[in-house]
Amino acid sequence: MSNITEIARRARVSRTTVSRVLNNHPYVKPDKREAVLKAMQDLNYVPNLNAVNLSRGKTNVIGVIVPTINHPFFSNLIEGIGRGCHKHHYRLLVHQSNYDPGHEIEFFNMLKYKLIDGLILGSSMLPAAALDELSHYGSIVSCEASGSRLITKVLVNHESGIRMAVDHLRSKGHRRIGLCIGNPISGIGISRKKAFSALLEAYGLDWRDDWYFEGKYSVEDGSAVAASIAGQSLAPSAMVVGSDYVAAGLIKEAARQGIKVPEQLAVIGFDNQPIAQVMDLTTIQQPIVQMGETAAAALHLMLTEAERPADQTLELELVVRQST
Amino acid sequence: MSNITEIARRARVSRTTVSRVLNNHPYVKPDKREAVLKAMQDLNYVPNLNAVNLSRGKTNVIGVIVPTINHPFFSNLIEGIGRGCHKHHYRLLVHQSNYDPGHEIEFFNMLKYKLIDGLILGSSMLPAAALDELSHYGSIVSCEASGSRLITKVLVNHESGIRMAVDHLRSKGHRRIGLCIGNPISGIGISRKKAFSALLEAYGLDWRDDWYFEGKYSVEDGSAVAASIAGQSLAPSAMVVGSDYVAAGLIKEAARQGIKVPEQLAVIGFDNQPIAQVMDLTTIQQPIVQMGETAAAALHLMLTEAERPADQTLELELVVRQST
DNA sequence: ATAAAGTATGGAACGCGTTTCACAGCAACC
DNA sequence: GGTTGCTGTGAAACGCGTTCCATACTTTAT
Repeated sequence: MSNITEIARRARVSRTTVSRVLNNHPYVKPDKREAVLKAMQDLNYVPNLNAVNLSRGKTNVIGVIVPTINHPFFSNLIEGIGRGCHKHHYRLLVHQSNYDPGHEIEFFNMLKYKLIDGLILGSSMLPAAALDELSHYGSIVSCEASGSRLITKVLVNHESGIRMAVDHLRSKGHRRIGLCIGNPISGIGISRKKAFSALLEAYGLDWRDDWYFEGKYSVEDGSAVAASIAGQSLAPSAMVVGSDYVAAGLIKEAARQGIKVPEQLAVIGFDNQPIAQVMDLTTIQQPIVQMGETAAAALHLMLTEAERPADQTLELELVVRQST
Repeated sequence: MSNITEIARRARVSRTTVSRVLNNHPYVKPDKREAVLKAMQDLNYVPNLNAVNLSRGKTNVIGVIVPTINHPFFSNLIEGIGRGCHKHHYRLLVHQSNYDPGHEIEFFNMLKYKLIDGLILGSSMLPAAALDELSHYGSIVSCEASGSRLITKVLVNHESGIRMAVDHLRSKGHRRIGLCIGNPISGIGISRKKAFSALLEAYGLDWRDDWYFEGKYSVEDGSAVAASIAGQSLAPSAMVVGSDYVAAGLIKEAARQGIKVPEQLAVIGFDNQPIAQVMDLTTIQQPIVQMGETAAAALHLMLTEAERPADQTLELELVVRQST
């Protein structure tokens, strides 16, 4: 495989000139430029990007950490990040952490090792202090709330989402409202729990601890929640569920148990995934793809302007269907 | 930022010895090894992986091309590939081609440029000849059928999937069976169409051209199909649908139109996604995650043993629910 | 005509770790 | 006692493009 030295020899110019042609620098006479291009053609030249990366000290690759790709929230997010990256000519290195901090740190090393120029966090288990520390090695954008003051955040307004859901249910007359979330110690989970508690208190709503469910991610998990509710002597009349999948499973199993939705149990989901549409699920639509794009754009800004853009919060939207 | 030269100076050894310590080569006396490790600690040394990559001529990164991440088939596939990669210590560069051949070729250059060691094709629009040509630049594994004889394939048996679906419907007495697929000119689409036609002929089933739909990917697309069927004077009594999402949309809209499923219209989907579960959809389960893992393992073999593993075909499974 | 400014090009250093080769020291083997 | 073979270490070349600096030739300005 040929390299610039060979090209230079063949075109009877210096390696510097070849490099200039390669990078479209001015100050190369047309005839020499021609000669270089011809030599590259003849020798079927392909530049070695590793050498370029080493030389330039950057790679045009940005990394993404998500717990799992195979969850609509994160695949939507990556879709958006991917679009944003492509627009700004970055490539995308994706890492599944499985919610394992060890895996996360392993990937953070890519930043230290200069294999990626920047990093977008889909969801992280690392404490704020660790993120602050790691942010010294490169630009980081987080898509979830985090105590870290050093990294830029692009978030959906979880408080507002929970408020929309609860307000909607209250407007329908509900006072016994349960909550079901995914990972309780991720940024999203923490935000949602906190927002929900605050509303419970502010509105003086009823509450029982067995109206709270956590670690629920899948349709099956939703079924389990329904089964549990069905067995309660005093059951909630409405559930706020952090994922459409879980909400769908909940509705499905509720139907099987003879619980009428929405008459006996109102259900509101999050994300407005396709599954919400077919299940006639009222849901809080989150602009996830847009969040990904925004995050990529923010990171691009940090990498090029070396300035830290302000945190951004994207707004949600209530989509009312038949489940409430 | 420190480099091995500084480490070497500080530990009073040669750069070679530092490299040996770094790579756990034998033949380094314990005291020197200690000294090097201490120097690395003191100077907060982080190796520059770009230099390593350049030097070694490989990157331990493998690329994946998919049309879009945000589709359950592909996010499942990437999930599996991600797991397989992690197991073998590869990192994963993901590229969304949007079914645009130009985008694909752009990414193939990563292989030429030596930025990735190998490539997994989720779905490609490139003709077999182009793939053959590109396969000279590095190892490629495809997850869909392709005319290319040079690249390794890890597939699900689409013929068998279509046959399962049709046989199941025939056993329920259906003779007017329609087909609905996604991209008709991708490998998957072609395989499915061909398999379906062959069965139509073999079984002597009825056929009308307006029982065939292509380019259907989403729940909305499924609704459109249902609407179209509702308007037909002679409608199919059963539909084989290449995606659970589309099938779910179809069922939903059919219900709205007063078409009874499965009595008036039986529907069978593909993938056994969560949405199939909540919609009580009979479906052909595809081992997509496993396919991803298998593809990653195959690529690993090609990269380490330099041998081309045999093509692999994974088997499908019929999951019977209420829609047939 | 001469200084100033721009155009054009090459040499050499740089970024940084890996690997080949040569060689020294030392133990085992016949 | 001499050969064989392993252990341990370093110098130097290598992989490859970018960039700083110096130099030389043209123009343009004065």
